[in-house]
Amino acid sequence: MAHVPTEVRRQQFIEAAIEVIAREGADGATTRKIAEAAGAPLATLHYCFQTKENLLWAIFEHLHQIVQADLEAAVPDARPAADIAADLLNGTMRRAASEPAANRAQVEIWLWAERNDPAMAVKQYDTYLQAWMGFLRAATPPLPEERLETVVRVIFGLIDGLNMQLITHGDEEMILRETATATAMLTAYLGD
Amino acid sequence: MAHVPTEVRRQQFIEAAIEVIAREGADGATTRKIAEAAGAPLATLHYCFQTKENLLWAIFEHLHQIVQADLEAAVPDARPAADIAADLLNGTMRRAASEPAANRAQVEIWLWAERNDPAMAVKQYDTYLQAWMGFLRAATPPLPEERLETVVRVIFGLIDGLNMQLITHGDEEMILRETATATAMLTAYLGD
Amino acid sequence: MAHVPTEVRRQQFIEAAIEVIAREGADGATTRKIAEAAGAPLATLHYCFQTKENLLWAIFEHLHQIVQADLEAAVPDARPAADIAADLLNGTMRRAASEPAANRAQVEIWLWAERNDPAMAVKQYDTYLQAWMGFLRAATPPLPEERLETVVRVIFGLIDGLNMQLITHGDEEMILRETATATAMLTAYLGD
Amino acid sequence: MAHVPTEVRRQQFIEAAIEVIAREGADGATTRKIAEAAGAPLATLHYCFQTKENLLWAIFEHLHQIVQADLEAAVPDARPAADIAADLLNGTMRRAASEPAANRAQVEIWLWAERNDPAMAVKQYDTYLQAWMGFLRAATPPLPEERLETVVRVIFGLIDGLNMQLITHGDEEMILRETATATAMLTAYLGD
DNA sequence: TATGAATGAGCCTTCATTCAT
DNA sequence: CATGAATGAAGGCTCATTCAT
Repeated sequence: MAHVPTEVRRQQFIEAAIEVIAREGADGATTRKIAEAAGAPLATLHYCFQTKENLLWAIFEHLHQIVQADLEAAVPDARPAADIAADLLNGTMRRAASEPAANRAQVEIWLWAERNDPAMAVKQYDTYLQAWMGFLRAATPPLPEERLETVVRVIFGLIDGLNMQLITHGDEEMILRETATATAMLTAYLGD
Repeated sequence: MAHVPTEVRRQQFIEAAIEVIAREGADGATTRKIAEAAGAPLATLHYCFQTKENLLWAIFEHLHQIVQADLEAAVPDARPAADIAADLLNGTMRRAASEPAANRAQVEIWLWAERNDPAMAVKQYDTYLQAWMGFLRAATPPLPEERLETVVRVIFGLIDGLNMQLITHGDEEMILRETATATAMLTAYLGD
Repeated sequence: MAHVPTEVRRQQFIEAAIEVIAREGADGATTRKIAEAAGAPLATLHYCFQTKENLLWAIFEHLHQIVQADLEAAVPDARPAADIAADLLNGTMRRAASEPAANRAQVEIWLWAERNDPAMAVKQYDTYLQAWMGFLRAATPPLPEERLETVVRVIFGLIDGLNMQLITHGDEEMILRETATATAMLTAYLGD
Repeated sequence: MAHVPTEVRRQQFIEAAIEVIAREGADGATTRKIAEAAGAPLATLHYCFQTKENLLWAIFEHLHQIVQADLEAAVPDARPAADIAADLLNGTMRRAASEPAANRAQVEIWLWAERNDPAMAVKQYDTYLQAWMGFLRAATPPLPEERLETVVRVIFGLIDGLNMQLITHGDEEMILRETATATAMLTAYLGD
């Protein structure tokens, strides 16, 4: 079979795994199903990741990096906090709505991670938290530092909650409508 | 063994299963582990529920009924929408924070149900939706009918999101603080 | 399938396993082969022993008990040490020669045990040692206490060595001839 | 990588394999573990030996040659049979005690060989047998020809048995003490 | 020649479920 | 009714070996 660098193979497996996990959950996603979805023999999957656990953490990391990359592309600038928050919320939800499999897998993996290594889950959560707090800190007029964390946490809550609904209904249009409502709420709260 | 009515047995299994599911997820909760947690022979579990799927749906139903009972106890009355919403949100989150296992199992079962019979999940979701819309409809001054659904959906989103954070951090105090922030947001949005 | 108490099933598996191990070694004796030799489904083997390791230790124990039972049946009495030693050596080798599978499995299991839990192997070895020392202690005229252990150890060495040859040649007649030579040697050494 | 002549490579693998086999048995010694112990890529092992079986036979041969070389260095001379036998026994056990890994691997490989090609095992056994019989034939006064074989076989038994104890206890001092006892036994038997 | 990449076969184990008493 | 015993199906993983470069 075509000789492919292991790193590339790994990406193929990760992609395939995300689809399977979205469909069957983290536990239901057997290595055999994932290998089949990737069009590769089972043994190749284990050649690349050794264990299923490794693969799942790699996916965890992968999904993390996608978000991370997006955030790094954004440039924090001096606007009202409400606008910044609205942008972040809308951007995130639009992406989620456009990639339902990744979105669903994200939640499944999250729960799996939380079950298998809670500390790791918290650590990653905090990475996001710090990043978003950084964005809001650039707001003009500035938000009082002591409110920053709670505000971000509630925005995260909003995102997670909207995600759960997206998972349940899979209705892109509806979710965007609710995102708008959530945005209005945020604006009402943060802004004048 | 002391004769125990089947219905009681079932409740014991359900209770035990909730704990195991909170710890191991819906797929990771094997019938053996559940039976052991219930202090009953494995065969008895199948004698009561026939299949694992039946048991899981029974739990789904059970958790549903708890919330349902709570709602039915409440009396919709003529107060500002913001107050009603705040009460519902706070009550729900307080209960969630006080029963972490049930809360966690709820999410796991939800995802499981969504995977195995999406229509059923949607149907139950809509039951909640209608109930909460009913509460808000009693508000004075009334909320325009066409905003009702979206508002409730966003509140649900808030709840789900806060729940996810409760699962991740398990920090009761923090979650109540964020619930307060979310409440403030709701109030700001629904008007003073 | 016929309902059989687990303890009986276990014995059947042990018996079957001994044959397979004699043929294929402890590592080469797969649970599938053993189950097949026992005429039982693979899952039943694991129902009875959980793990292959458990099964192997059970065999270890089983073979130990056979010898142990034999020894307990024997009655130490006041004869010359040379006679006692000769009897023990001959009895052991005769049994070994008459049950080649058990004999071979014994060696394989021994090496396996030694690899997986050396302390356990040593402990069992010492049980034998003490038992045989007890027999020789009854000799008349008595052997000096300080020679007892070494003599028994060398007899054990003789047995192990003859066993290895039995394994290699599988020639019962020859081994009995050599056992006679070994006996003569023992007699020459322990006294006239 | 520095170019290394294939013959040297092979020796490195053999050496590494002996260590791994001593630790894990012949079946437990996977080609991966051996390659790792040799500090070489897995594929290189198969490049040198094609199959694991080839490697094991090469080890079998290697261990054989070490003993063979030792024997050839010795010069049979006209001494009492008891002295010659004592020298052979002591020399062999001293070497065994000083190289526990090789000694242990020897036994493992022997059983493996015996399982995979009994005829080959017997053939090698007979090589040793003839060599040692040759030594004893030089004794003065001569041992009757018809006793030669059995005597050597019993000495071999003694060696194998002491080896097994060396494997179990790994106690060099004790084994040399028992070797002395065995020697005394031989001497008593072969006569002064 | 040397070696990362790839893999079919098979291993131990576990699962939900059913059977037999 | 209740439950030890039993099991087909499947799961994660490893192994010796081969391929492709």
